[in-house]
Amino acid sequence: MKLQQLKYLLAIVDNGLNITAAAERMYTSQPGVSKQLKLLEEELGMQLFTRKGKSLGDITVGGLQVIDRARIIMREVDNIRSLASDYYQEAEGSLSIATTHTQARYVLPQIVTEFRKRFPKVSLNLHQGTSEQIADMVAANDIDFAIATGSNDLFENLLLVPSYRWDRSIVVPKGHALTKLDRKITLQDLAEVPLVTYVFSFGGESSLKRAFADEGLKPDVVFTARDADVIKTYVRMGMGVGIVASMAADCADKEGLQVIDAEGLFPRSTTWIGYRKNAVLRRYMFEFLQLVAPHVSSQQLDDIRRATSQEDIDVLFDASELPLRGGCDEPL
Amino acid sequence: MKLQQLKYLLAIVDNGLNITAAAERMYTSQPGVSKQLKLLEEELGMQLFTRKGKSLGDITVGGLQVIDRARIIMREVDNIRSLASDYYQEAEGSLSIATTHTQARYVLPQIVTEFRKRFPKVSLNLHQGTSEQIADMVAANDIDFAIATGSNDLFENLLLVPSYRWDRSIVVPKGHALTKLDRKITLQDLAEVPLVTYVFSFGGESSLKRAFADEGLKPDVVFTARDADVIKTYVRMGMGVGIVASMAADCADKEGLQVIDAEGLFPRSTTWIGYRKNAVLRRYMFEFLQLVAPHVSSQQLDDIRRATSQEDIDVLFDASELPLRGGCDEPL
DNA sequence: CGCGTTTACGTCGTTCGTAACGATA
DNA sequence: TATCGTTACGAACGACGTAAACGCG
Repeated sequence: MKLQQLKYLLAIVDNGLNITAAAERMYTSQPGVSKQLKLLEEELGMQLFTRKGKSLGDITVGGLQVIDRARIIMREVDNIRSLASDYYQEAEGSLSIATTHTQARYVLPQIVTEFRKRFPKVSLNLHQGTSEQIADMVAANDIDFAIATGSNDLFENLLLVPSYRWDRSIVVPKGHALTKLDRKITLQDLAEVPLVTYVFSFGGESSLKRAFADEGLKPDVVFTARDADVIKTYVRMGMGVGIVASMAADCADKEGLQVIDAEGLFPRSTTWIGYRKNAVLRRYMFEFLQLVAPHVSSQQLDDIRRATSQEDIDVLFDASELPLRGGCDEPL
Repeated sequence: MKLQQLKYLLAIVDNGLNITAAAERMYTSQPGVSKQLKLLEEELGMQLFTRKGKSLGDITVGGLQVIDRARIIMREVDNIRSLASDYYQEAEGSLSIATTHTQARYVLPQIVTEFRKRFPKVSLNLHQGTSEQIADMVAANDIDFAIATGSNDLFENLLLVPSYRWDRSIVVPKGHALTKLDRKITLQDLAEVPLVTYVFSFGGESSLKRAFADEGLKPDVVFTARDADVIKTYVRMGMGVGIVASMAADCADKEGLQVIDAEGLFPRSTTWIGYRKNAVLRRYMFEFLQLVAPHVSSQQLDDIRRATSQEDIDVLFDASELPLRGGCDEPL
């Protein structure tokens, strides 16, 4: 058994059981991959795939188990490489982050700036998507960190470090009637106007709907979008009243909009940063994590380093002590 | 990075950082091992060992981490081989068991007989020792199953399946005064005679001392031995009253000894069978496990197969439902 | 006939073992 | 000088790529 055989095996699986595609992905010849697969099957004395004529048909039952093990092995090989790189090239490497628009646009810029100052030689890759897409990217294995809000159940193969909490804010065109209230705004007020807000993804934003439902109200959501910039644009056009993350809202006054504080109206959201279980993080990755979650003490960072299950991490943090993010472009 | 390099690396570590010894163990030449180590260090760009002149001095900090990962990798490689063997040679292989004298002498014979009937081509290796020695053997990695009583904390890297419970019995020469009591024997009775019993190992047998202490009594232990046969021999010589596992005691009448039931006098002991976490068990191994722990249903066996932590197993069994072993050579 | 896999074969790089050398206590 | 690790070198092996054959739709 050779590491390369296992690598080829996984490449075949990850390319839809197409040996040709796998070979291309591995920058090698197709017969080579074919042969190594054959040798592996011969050595193990078992079929890993069923054959349809000459093509691969399906993964066999035993094949599935072998593939699982092979993944563990290749993961640990990567880990060894990571470890080693940390010793001779502390400050070089790459960092891939998958996150949502709100984080990418309103939170990460300052963090990335600071990070680049410290690690100018680390190349950064930012991948943007919905929670579901982020989960897919994580599964596809080339992501170091995922940063998202809620929807914890989509990310069971990650360890999630809670990073900060945020409230929603209400955004209206300048001079809107809601800005003239002489009292704090209520859900009832909001239920009476057309709303513009985020699309409802699985885990996360339905908390907004529930907040209304809990008071027996039905919001009139006339438009949803995936990103705050789009929402604000439509609010500016007079399509309705916007509800967005506070981080995104506080820049609004520069754009002909006015922000109304909505603290307390909706449940607070918690944004976390997650990384794959069993992954060895490079030193610069830990520093990045600490930039995203600055409340983490060095002691806690050590504990995180040793954590193997979500519980290990959960006991370290008290939700009420997480920093609260508001303001756009405003450093914590 | 090659699997063989990792294998050599572990061999070097497991042979006291002696490359020559490692090479012998791997049935290869010494320069080959030396060279592969060098290549590995070069590829990783880090020293795995410090050098004292030309000899290896110590493992470096980074080396330790690499070694840990390498162990995981080699373990999974073994697992893949195990899986594969199960597919084409279901009933061939080997099975190494580490256990104590009592199990080896009084419990395993019937189990092994039955097992050999079903798997005549599986070669069996029985390793005998104290709990501590068994723990060492498990750590040294060539053991499939450990079977022992108590001392769970010595075996944190194993998953333990509780198998059966047993009481202690009192063994005396035929006609001894204690056999003439017209009431049930008490700890008080035993505190007044010289006792012969097992050596007190860490976890296990001190429960005997505590049973006396709980009633404010101090037993007069005049002789201890590690195995019941020795104890019975000395009892036969009149050295004192024996306290042994019931499994060992019930054969005693064939040997000029008499057995007194001691149920309730001492706390019940639970014997478990354990295997390494993350190890893939061959089919015949599961059957062996089921012979040792016959109360395990096929449903529970499936759950055990999927278990990754001790808790997963603990929830499956209620201590009070475990079979109770008495009698020597008596099938369950 | 196109797509994808396997077979065949020549080339090249790697590993292995033997032998010689170097360093340490 | 005995022990242990490294260097050197030739032989054997194994992986790779090209070219060609094979099977299926």
